[in-house]
Amino acid sequence: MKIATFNINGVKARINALSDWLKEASPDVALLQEIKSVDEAFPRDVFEDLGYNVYTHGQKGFNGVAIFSKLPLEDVTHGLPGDDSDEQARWIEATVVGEKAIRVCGLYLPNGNPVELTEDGQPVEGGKYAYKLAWMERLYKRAQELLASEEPALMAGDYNIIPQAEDAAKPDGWREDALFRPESRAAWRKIQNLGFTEAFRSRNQNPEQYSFWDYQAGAWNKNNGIRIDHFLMTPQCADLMEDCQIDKDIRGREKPSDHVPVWVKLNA
DNA sequence: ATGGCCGGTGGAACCGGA
Repeated sequence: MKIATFNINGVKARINALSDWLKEASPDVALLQEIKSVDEAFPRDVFEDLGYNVYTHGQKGFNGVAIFSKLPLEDVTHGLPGDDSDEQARWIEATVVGEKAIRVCGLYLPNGNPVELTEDGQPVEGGKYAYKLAWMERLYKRAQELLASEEPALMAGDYNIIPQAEDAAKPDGWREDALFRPESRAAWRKIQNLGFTEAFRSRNQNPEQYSFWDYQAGAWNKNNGIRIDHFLMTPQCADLMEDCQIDKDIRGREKPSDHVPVWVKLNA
């Protein structure tokens, strides 16, 4: 079973690029972020015609996540538990039924910029950085539940987290950014250290492995990238992993997203 | 080049992204 994550940066603008990649890469499951579409306007027919069951959790203008699956899905839910007042569409999950059943969670973790801190270094309440860290605390709780289930499960998507300096071409430029600040990385490690396997780095320790290149300042041509799209897997899921790759070439195509797909292959 | 964007909204500039 091949499961991919891809921040598409707007489904309307990405119909051709997304369709071409789906045909070539042929993932069984695609977890998509930043669909930037309400559910009613999502061009589901295009992707159903490619053989996918389509589930969306959309929002007007921004955010929005989706699951495409060639295999049947069960128990599809959306919205990250822990804050009923949160109306941002950033979380969707489902059970994929292949040879084995896998619980897959697709997420679009808040960016968190601008970073606003009080004089004693606490995130300003109501600010975007506070929202990011609070969202990660909710993610921590959901992650604990997934582990407790002792089932194969994964959480994949745009985490907006640069885990280590080697995951950025120019780490010094990111020190004060919400993607790389100590509080963000600590929250990421706290989740991973519950017992999750980060799929990509468990198999590939090479430098210059990125999943995002800014549209600005020729970042792609200079390979000035960052790695912020990740898979975290429960032990039962990690045991099934056969491969994990970044589809870097997609960034050089016509009218690309600023992110590229990352995928895992599971024995499932 | 000491430079450099893109998508959505709404129907012009502005917001959000990372």
